[in-house]
Amino acid sequence: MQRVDLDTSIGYALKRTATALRTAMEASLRSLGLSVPQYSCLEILDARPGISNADLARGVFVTRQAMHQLLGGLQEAALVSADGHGRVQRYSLTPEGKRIVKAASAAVAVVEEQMVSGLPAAERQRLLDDLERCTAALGEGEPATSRP
Amino acid sequence: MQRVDLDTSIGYALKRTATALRTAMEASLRSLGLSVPQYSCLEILDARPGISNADLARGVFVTRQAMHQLLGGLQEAALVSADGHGRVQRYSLTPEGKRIVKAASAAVAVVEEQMVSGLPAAERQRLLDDLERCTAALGEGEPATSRP
DNA sequence: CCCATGTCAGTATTACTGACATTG
DNA sequence: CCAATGTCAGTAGTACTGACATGG
Repeated sequence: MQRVDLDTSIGYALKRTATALRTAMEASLRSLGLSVPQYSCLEILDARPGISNADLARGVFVTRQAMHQLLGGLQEAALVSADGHGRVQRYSLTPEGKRIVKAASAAVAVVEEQMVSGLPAAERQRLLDDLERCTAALGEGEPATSRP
Repeated sequence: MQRVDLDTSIGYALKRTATALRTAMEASLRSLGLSVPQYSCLEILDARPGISNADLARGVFVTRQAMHQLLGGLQEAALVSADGHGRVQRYSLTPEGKRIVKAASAAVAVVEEQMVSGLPAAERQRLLDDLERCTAALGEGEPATSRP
């Protein structure tokens, strides 16, 4: 029976890298008053304005409820505005939200660049591809978006 | 000013992969009654018996306090035993703990294998190396282990 | 004396499950 | 009617900061 060896486990390496990245991002975003989940939400909102809460939740792999709460905070901070079309609320960035996300995105880009600074361009592309294949192989890690 | 592009961001890919892995691990470990943090703790304890709480905490990048709490739960479950040498407590797996970690490790190995199933062996090694270089480039993402 | 450690307490953030009304 | 959505509530799990005594 095969088992995990800490020194050669891609899973462990993945966890360490993701943790280090998250820590670095937290430090970088703190001055902008954003948490990592908030930043992620803003970034997606910037890329896909008018997206619904449910779609947003799926994009970040959390429940509608969790995203709902996150959006509440961002609306209080006036970074996000809602626009109800029928039952579905469509969310977008406010002008202030756009300013913040631009600054945050730049800050995060610096961190990401630092992270991959030891890898040549071709290697970066391969890493990206590999990660996506890994994600796909795990079969759409959707976290039960409240489906009974 | 450079900023993040969701489609080519290694950071986002990393997060998605790590999330998918964690979700798959949670599902796999649930039947053994272990959470992912608990499993991680047991795995390290198995590899380095007699390790102290503080060293354990550093190994998983959490605070001493968080690890202390985690160990408390594992001791209650009788998977871990403490052995005080002077002031420092040294932790090891109980026989039951060894049984559980072996089963958990095998279960996690299956998940990891599924994750990298699309990658040839050479590519896996390269991915591992790349991840470690990324971690190193972020400069030891230590989360302020209570250092004032 | 200093630094690291173990430990007790309190708190915050995040995300989950349950439940229910509503819309298309 | 059914599936998806938004939303209100409650809860859990994890980790953090603060504080303090102790040991080497």
